[in-house]
Amino acid sequence: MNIEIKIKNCLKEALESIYQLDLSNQSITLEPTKKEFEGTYTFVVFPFVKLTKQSPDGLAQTLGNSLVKNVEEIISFQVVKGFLNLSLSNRYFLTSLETFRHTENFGISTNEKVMVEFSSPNTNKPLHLGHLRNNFLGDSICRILEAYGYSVVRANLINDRGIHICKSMIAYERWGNNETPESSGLKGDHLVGKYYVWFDKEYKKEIDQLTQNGLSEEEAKKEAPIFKAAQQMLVRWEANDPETVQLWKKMNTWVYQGFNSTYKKIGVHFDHFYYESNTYLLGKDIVEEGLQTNTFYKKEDQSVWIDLTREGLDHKLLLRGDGTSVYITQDLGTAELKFKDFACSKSVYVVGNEQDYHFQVLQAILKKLNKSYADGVYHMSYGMVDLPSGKMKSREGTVVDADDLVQEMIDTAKARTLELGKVEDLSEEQASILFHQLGLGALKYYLLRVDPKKRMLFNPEESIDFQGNTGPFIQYTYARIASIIRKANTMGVDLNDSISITYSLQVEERQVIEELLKYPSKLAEAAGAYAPSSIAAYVYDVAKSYNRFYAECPVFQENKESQLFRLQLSAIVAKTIQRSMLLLGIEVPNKM
RNA sequence: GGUUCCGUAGCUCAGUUGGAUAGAGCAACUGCCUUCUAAGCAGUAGGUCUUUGGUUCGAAUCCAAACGGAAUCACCA
Repeated sequence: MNIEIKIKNCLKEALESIYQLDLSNQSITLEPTKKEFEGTYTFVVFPFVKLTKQSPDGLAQTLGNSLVKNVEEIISFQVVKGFLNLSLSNRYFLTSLETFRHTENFGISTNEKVMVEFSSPNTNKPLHLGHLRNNFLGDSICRILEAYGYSVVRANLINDRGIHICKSMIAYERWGNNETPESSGLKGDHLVGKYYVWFDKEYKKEIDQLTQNGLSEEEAKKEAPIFKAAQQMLVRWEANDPETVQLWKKMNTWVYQGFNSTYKKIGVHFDHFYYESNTYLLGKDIVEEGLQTNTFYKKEDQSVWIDLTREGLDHKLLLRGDGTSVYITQDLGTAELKFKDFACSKSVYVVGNEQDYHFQVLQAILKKLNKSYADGVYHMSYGMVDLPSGKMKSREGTVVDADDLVQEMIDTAKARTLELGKVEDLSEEQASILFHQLGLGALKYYLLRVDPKKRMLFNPEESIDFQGNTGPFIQYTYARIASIIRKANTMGVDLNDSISITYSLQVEERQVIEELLKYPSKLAEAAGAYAPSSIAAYVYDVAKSYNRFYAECPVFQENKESQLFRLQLSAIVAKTIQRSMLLLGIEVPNKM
């Protein structure tokens, strides 16, 4: 049985039998003991002081005595100002560690399927820093859910149609001069993005011109010739005009080549792609369904709406008067399609928090329609990545490009490694793998350690750190252990021996074990809260506690029992670091 | 204006259902490489947890109000 539950049960029993209390409805909580005090678990007695009519310290004493008597794992307790701090035995830590070492699956057993939709790029421009946060979060949450026991479908809904796509197409048609990725040497997505920016530049010029001629800014935005040309192109695209479709296909192909190379570089992959060009007409049958059950209503102009005022939301348009669909219509259709395709019990959408309202509406509508999958819809809402200058805007070119940033990180990793003179015995290929691992590790960790919900600031002037609470710090800890293990192997030490349960632990050793044993609950927490950040915080703590141990406790030494234990402990730490970093999509090197 | 989210050290961030003296990293300063990798370890300094009220044994955390910031409230996606 779980030790925490055991202690809680025992506390409850003691309180009930000694003081004749009825605590059946009350839950006992146990907390980790603060670092400055001795002990592993702390029980706060204040809530029971009134009930038992005891003094805080007296109550703590009584309970402590009872625990020591009844729970064999507890060897002693200390009472500090009404806090009952419990110390556990060496034997407990060592047997738990042995169990931990042999456990492979820390999740739950379930056959539930989860779909995670993430990335979902527009095909008119390259990925930027904001997309990286999305991709890393999505990838990490997939890994966490898989480790926890779900089977996961990674989906990418590609935004490959709409007026914004036509903007790049118009600009290319006018000024492209048949430029191709090959002829320009540009990555496909960057080439297309160049024309997207070009469009906007011309568009702005036209707006300026028109406003000087006396039009209001709003009128000018609608009347600008180049904008009208884009609109007309969208109409031609929807009418399947061969020339337009051909251009669209050509440019999309370029973009996908670019995206694929970026995905490969950042180590992200997908099981299934949805394309908006295939799904944008979906959802109309759901509208029909809603009308028939009177969940939706029709206005005089034939537009279809739903009343969500009771849900605390507003009335929402679902179908225009002319019968064409809007964003929410498509999303309703796509939700249905996803469920038909994969029958997942949960459907996670990794989408920015600017769409919070949209997803509230989506879920509310699905619930009103009594869709079985409505409750499983979860919007994993994350904050924007802001620059010191404010929000990133692709159109204005004020973005941190994903490919550039990744390359910059790899270059920094290389420079840093050379500076430290650590590549002598690496082959060129090993070195380049290492720089990639370190650069990407620093970047992923940087973006994932922050609570997803919060918006975060990225300052391009200050490079991302490689010291302190960073990916490379944790990777370094792993590499150090790998080096120790290599030495042990050459000495012929067998690390698979069972751990001695009579070994007497030093403080640093015990603290490392305490950290390790938190892994299962941290995994559960991260899976439940969709929070890679809690894994990042956890693995940092593990690395820190190990580094403290590393500084204080020499591994190779005279005392063979101690040497073997420290080697075993190191190996388990390495495995846990590797496992945890993998949950973040970060690889760990054997040397650095 | 309505709704939602946010406000913690100079900077970037932790802080689980209310608990002890509010924690890390960066930047600054001081020690520690002839023994397993110093991308490390140990330490110093840095705080009115935006403000004010309330709830209680106890509040960064819960409630209310104010101030500041962001997003959203489109027949855009």
